[in-house]
Amino acid sequence: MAANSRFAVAAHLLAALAHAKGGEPQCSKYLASSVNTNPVVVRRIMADLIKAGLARATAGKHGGFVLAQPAAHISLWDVMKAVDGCTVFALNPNPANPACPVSVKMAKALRPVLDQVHNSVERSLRGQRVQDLVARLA
Amino acid sequence: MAANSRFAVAAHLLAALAHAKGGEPQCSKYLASSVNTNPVVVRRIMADLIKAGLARATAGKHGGFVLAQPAAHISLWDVMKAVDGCTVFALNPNPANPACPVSVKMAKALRPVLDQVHNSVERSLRGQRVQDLVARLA
DNA sequence: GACATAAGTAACAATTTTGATTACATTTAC
DNA sequence: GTAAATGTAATCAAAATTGTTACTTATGTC
Repeated sequence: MAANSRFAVAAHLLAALAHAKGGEPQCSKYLASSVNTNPVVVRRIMADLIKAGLARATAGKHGGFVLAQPAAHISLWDVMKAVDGCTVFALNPNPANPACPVSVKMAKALRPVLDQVHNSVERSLRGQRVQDLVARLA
Repeated sequence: MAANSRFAVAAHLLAALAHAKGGEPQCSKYLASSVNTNPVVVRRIMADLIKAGLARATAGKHGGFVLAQPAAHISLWDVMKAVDGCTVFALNPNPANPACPVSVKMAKALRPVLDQVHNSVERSLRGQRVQDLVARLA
């Protein structure tokens, strides 16, 4: 195991924003209670979503987070890219053994595998939007 | 980030076995040098592959690991299932907040997303075999 | 049968990642 | 000016992963 929940949390946060009445800004304290974690953790993930242009923040009283795009425009692939650097699998982090012919060629041989998985995930997530998620909250 | 390299290492190991001249057993010491890790780590991953019926081990002198099936029959999805429990993404591990209507419904709303990604990855990896990997080592 | 070599596995240590928390500067509405 | 909010650095704690040692069991060779 090692499966990442950052993506699920980010999707949760955006869905919560989309679900908010009148698109009112939601503060990190409320969002943290919804995800059951600490407000700082929420702000960190929101920072990634903001960098990616999916959300906006306003500081100060009555501030908080809002979507930067309509929920129907934000695909879950956008979310994935924003928070996970889009790496599903990784190559072996250890350096290749130069004395082993299999070892030196392995990274290159595996590349197409990782790329194909990457493309699959992208195609799948591009077809799913934050809006769809919100619809299932009803 | 958090991406798992267990899958890549397992694929490496099986490809190394398939690549071995005459299908001779390969010992964990050699395999470890190819992956650049410790023999025990190799044996642990091999244990998963053996449980899944993808490889076999023989103890004793001249022992080691061999494929239990032709490389052309072993899909990378088989490998993934064997070593990673097939979880690509995970839900938020924290319990839902019962006071928050969004929180309580989120796991159910996300389920189809995770399932679809799972299916995508499965379809993609089923089409790739250990044999294909070996071919790219040439 | 003795010996050398290899897997299986438990126990433990070291390292890396992740998540949570505290603290404080900055921003903004009232 | 004050209260409430984000942004972010620093620190801490917990968990997961990886590496290592050590020992038991199995097996081929002499």
